[in-house]
Amino acid sequence: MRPDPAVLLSCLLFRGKTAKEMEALLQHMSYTVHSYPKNALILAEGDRADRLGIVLEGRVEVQKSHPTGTGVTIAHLSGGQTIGEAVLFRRENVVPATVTAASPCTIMFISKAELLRLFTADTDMLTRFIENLSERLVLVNRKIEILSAGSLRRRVLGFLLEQAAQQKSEDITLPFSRKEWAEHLNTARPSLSRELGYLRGMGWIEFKGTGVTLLNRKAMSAYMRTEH
Amino acid sequence: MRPDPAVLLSCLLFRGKTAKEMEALLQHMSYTVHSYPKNALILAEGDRADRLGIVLEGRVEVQKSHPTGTGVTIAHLSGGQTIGEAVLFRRENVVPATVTAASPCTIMFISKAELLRLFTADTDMLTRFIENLSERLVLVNRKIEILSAGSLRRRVLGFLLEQAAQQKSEDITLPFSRKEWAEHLNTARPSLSRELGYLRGMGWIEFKGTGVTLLNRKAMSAYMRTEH
DNA sequence: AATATTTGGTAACATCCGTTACCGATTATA
DNA sequence: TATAATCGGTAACGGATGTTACCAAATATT
Repeated sequence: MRPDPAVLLSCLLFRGKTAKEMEALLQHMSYTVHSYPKNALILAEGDRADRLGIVLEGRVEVQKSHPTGTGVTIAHLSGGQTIGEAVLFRRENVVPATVTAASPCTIMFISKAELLRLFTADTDMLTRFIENLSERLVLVNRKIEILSAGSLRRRVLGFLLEQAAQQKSEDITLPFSRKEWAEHLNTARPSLSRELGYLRGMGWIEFKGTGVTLLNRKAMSAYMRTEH
Repeated sequence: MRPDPAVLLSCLLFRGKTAKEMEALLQHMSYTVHSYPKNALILAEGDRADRLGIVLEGRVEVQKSHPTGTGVTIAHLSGGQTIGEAVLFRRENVVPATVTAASPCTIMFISKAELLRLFTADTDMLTRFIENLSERLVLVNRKIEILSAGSLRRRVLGFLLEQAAQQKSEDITLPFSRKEWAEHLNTARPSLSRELGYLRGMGWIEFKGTGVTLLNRKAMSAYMRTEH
């Protein structure tokens, strides 16, 4: 089965390539493509990771199994996103999470050896790959910052300000539901609701559904600058 | 000034090389070496990161400046450790922290372009570099796990069990002081002390200074498996 | 459309834990 | 050695937040 070049071009690894270059590349690299029905297990926690996955079609779910039995969803991946790039080059290259098909999907696999070959032949791809890892690193570092920001109020404000900066607007559309948001901030949903209510009472924000409007960014930043 | 090959061999980038290979490599790569007096500023937050630093001598301190003025030390680096490897390949390659000389020190710099050249010439080095990034990534992911473990008790237990597994012993030697430990767990020092006292009262642990002994790993693991 | 399910806001309650203060022990500095 | 500074344990207090329960609104399912 042949992967769709258009999807691959949206993959960070191949960013910057022309459709033509991508076609040519596909001819000269070795890979496999695999289809999965909905809910199929793609990678199990503990599996050895020796190849990179690229989602071609469908949606993929990454879950971290919790000792208590309830799994926590870490990420949803769709077309162009990669699987296992963070563990591929580790010495102890064991998959730390379970990957399943959230919908019927097809995935392209490239072996580690082939990747290395591609990297030495194409410095751009190498740069893209490292770039991707670095980006991920700052992302999780940011998450750590949020988690260690202190009180729930600081965590919420920090997150909102970050989103505003990212979306370059005072009108933010959140990427998740209240429940997921609470999880992201490592708090309980009612606690988050209470906090949002408080912030609305202060006249700092307005919100409805997944939309939040920052009414007083100055005050919010000032609060973040206070010691506690 | 010539760097000491012995120190470089302890650097992850060059791991696995013989002294002879290292010597030869030094002859054929371009780099600069710079000395700093104690407390000198090596990199300022916001600087552009376009080269990799390797600590040759002395100790280096990495601090994250907090809006309130007080800086938080993120890491101490010494011989063989690298500076800036995580941001070097980012699109927005701006140094996110301040790097200063904790003692008089000398640092070797390799430009990004030269690094790329080395990578294509030497796949081992490339693998080492990516390996390093990946390792860092799982490290911070582990930190996130600890931070989001829930109650302080769960965070402390989780950390202790992890350390025990890592040190393969019930007698753990902690890598930091109480103050630093509390910071790592994102809590206040008295809170940590209180919790340790409680765990001792339960007969689960014993501790003195930086040493902790797990007396009842089974109970501790069982507690971690409970829902709350 | 009718029903079931999920989502989100709210309130009451209990408790975890951050804060402050104090003191002895340990370690740096004179 | 004497003094200062830091580290670490403990206790009291209060506020922040997790927990539970309930209800209305939105959404999915039949």
